[in-house]
Amino acid sequence: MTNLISDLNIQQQQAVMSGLGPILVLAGPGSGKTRVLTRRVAYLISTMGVNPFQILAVTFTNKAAREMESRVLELIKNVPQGLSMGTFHSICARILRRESKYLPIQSNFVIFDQDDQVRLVKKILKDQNIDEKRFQPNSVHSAISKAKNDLLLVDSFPVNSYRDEVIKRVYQHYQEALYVNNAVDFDDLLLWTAYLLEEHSDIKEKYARRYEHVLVDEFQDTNIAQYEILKNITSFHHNLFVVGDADQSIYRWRGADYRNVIRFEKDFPDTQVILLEHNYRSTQNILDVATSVINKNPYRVPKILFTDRGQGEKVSVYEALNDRIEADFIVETIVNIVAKRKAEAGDFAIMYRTNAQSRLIEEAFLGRGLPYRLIGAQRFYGRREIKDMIAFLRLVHNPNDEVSLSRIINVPPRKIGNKTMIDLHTVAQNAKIPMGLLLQKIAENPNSGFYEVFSNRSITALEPFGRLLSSWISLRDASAPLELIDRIITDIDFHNYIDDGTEEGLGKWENVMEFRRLAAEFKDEDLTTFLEQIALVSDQDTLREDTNIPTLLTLHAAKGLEFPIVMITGLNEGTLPHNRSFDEPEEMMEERRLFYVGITRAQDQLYLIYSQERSAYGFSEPTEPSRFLYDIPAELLSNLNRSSYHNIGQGSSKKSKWQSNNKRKDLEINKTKEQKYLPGTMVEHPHWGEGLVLNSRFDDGDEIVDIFFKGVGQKKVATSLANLVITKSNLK
DNA sequence: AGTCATTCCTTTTTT
DNA sequence: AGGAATGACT
Repeated sequence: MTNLISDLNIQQQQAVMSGLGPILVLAGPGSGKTRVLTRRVAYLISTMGVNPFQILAVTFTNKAAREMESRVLELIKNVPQGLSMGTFHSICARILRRESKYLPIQSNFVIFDQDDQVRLVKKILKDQNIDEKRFQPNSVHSAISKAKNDLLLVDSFPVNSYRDEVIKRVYQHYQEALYVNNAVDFDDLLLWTAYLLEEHSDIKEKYARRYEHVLVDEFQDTNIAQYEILKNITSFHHNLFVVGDADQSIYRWRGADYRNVIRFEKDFPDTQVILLEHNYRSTQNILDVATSVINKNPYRVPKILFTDRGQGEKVSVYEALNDRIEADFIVETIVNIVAKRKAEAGDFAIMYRTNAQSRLIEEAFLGRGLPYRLIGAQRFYGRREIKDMIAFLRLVHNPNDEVSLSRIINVPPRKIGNKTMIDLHTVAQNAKIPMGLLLQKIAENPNSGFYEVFSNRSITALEPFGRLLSSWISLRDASAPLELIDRIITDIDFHNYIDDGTEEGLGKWENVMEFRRLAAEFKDEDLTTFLEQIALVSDQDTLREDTNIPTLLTLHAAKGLEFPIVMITGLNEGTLPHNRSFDEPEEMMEERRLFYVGITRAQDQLYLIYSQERSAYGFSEPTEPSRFLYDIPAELLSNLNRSSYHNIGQGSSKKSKWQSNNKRKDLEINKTKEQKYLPGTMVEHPHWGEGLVLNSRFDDGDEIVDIFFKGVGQKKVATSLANLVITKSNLK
């Protein structure tokens, strides 16, 4: 037993060995929370004698689940069987397949990804003659998704405006379409599971009794549906062990609510709270930078991050002329450091706010002929040729799936156009059978009088495809996914169709081959498992650590990871923070947390990079450095523009913005005594009423304050102009 | 039905 | 700038 805890600190040990009941571990970045979770599972099995079958561990990615499982195996000699591990979505999918008889869908349902979901919304908008300009498919879909994450079914969807009314109508049709296609979307996985547990006491009892211990990682990013599932699934044993950090909550837009962390203590009054603050990842300088950034967020429980790794190097700041030079600087810097053998290529991670930013960086790498690794499974599976392959498989797996059917019925072109599709749809509807089945019937007996509505031309086009589909379906249950894929590729001569001899065509074919390689790993699994896994892959799941090359990833994808050297790029107003967060304080707070997550990924060195100009939509425009940079004390930073990097860009002679900002910063530090409106101060404004000071700085001798007014939002106020009255001072 | 040109839209973030 | 969607033409 000692080997399970002997290398842990007191708080970690306390967490691992804590008793029964609800336990909330508030874990700062790099504080070893994954370790604690793993040890806790091992401890429960080996010391407390808990049957692995009765343990459920929810992780944020499937990769994390696999890793945790294999570490538990290492820790315990006798191999534990029956552990339930995975993401909320994959665990729910498993439950739903098992309990499908209670649902309006069958157990071989397909899981629609984002793309399919929006596509379906779009189709419904068209069918319903709703103006796509006023009701953009994306925003309608996200409204539906949001409702689902809040556990609102169609009937309870609140209507306060005409817009709501329209969305409700689309929601209704959308949901019906899912049933017809025997499909669920991501949100349904959670929604249906929550519903089953809530409405069917026997199911709730079954799972609540089974899962004696439930452990949850990244608890700050759970949404209402997930929280309800947890409450019900632990309702028998009450052993809920959650780990999270409200400062690292970055999925608000997906319905996640970091306030679940606070709610937890309220809902479970006997909760034991354990705080992990000791950081084992970063140098103190990096932690101090992180703290200075996150401290500007209001309404949070302050944490003190400390390490015994020493002060470390200062955090580097670089101002590039534009985003292209930014990318060059990144690659150049990596090349130099690797050449000096101070680090290996694989030590570097480059992080950015939006996927679009990766392009220039990729080009910089390619220009030098250097390899890199791009994280982003969505992007791979989103490629047209891959989506087509998946659509073929889905159709074979579930012939009811009309979304997939209409996607590929004419791929490659086989003379089935709009007209034929409409006919097919009408006949299928009249016969009350799915189009997939109708196709097979046509193949069986093309001359049946039943099909006379079709023109000869249609029938001759449809019949061969129906035969193909039938032959694939007969292959389905007996063979591995790879065999089916190869058969489809051959039957439709996909290679010839995809690879048209151009470079682009070759690239596409290589993607197909990559997909094939991926499928080869599922040789012992059935098609259902394969399709489910690729529907629920997270970006991180594709991360392979076996090659020693730099990693490119979004800040969101960086969650939970760590790298010796981290470069955060695009630290400009409008990019980070993203301009869509400007008029919503909650969003702005999340941008800050996102930056915080990025900073705290770094172990040894951190680079903060921004540009004077950035290009968007093809045009280059001047941009300001990110407001977050102003929150970092100058003494923690080292400015690279002043020293050895004059050769990059021509900005050396010019006074950099950053230098002037630093001066401003110094000014602010010197004038601290005169600063009247410290963050946390409550003030009264003649027009907007009472507000909370978020931050304050000096500009040209005037104190500029960001204030959050209740019911009004965040406002920037110059104190010399506004008549502010301090109602509650924050001075100690 | 398929091909080509033009327009239009995009950029948050992802299970 | 680049890719997708629409529309005219063959």
